[in-house]
Amino acid sequence: MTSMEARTSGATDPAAALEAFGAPLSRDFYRQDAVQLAPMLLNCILVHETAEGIRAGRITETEAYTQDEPACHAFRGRTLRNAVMFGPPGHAYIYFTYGMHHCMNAVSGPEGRGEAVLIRAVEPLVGLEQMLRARGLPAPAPGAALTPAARVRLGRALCGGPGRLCQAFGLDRTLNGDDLTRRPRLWIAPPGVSAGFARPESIVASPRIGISAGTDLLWRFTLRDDPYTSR
DNA sequence: ATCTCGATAGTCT
DNA sequence: GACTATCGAGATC
Repeated sequence: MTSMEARTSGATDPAAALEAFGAPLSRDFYRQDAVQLAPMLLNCILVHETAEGIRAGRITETEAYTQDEPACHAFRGRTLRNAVMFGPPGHAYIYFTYGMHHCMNAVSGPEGRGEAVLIRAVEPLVGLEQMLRARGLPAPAPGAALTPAARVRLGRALCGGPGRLCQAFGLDRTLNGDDLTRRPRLWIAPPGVSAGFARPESIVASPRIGISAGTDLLWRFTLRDDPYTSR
């Protein structure tokens, strides 16, 4: 199986899926500022390894949050909830909100600074069956050919939004603080060879979603012409 | 396509 | 007691 096949077939064979991905991104990679890191994470691969199997997706939408501005949980200083944001970079900051949803961030910047990158959407690549079950969505009719448009609709229904992708990937507070630079369980691989890191001309910057302050900052990052966004 | 609204519980004032 | 880095359903255009 080629790396492309492993990434697009939705195969649940863990060994084949993992072989397709590079080693986890390094601690140094995460140490850069959130606003620089956020676009660098586009096209990278979010991976969750559990006993049930592998779930993976290509990151398509991110947002930067830093302690300098009030939309960030770290703005008012360190608390029990936001503590991992102030810890070393390269860890997962996963919090619970609206009484029913989780959001997943990658902690960035030097230790002691409260900042992180919110992962808002991915294109699901591996473990689609598990994701469907986790999201409580019906599986597409067996044997039905999945048109490109239908594939995108499915991908967005599964992982188009921070709450959706956490539910699809099975991410909750028990994974808060998990080291993203080590396997298992939750980690991020560099982009696949065909995609590569997003080139500057393909990156779109826009205001962050769902906040009331800091809407003047263009700290939401998506890929030009990529349909796998949250809205 | 775009809108409004309600759900629901943890966090902080 | 107010607010929330959201989502889905239902109404309306």
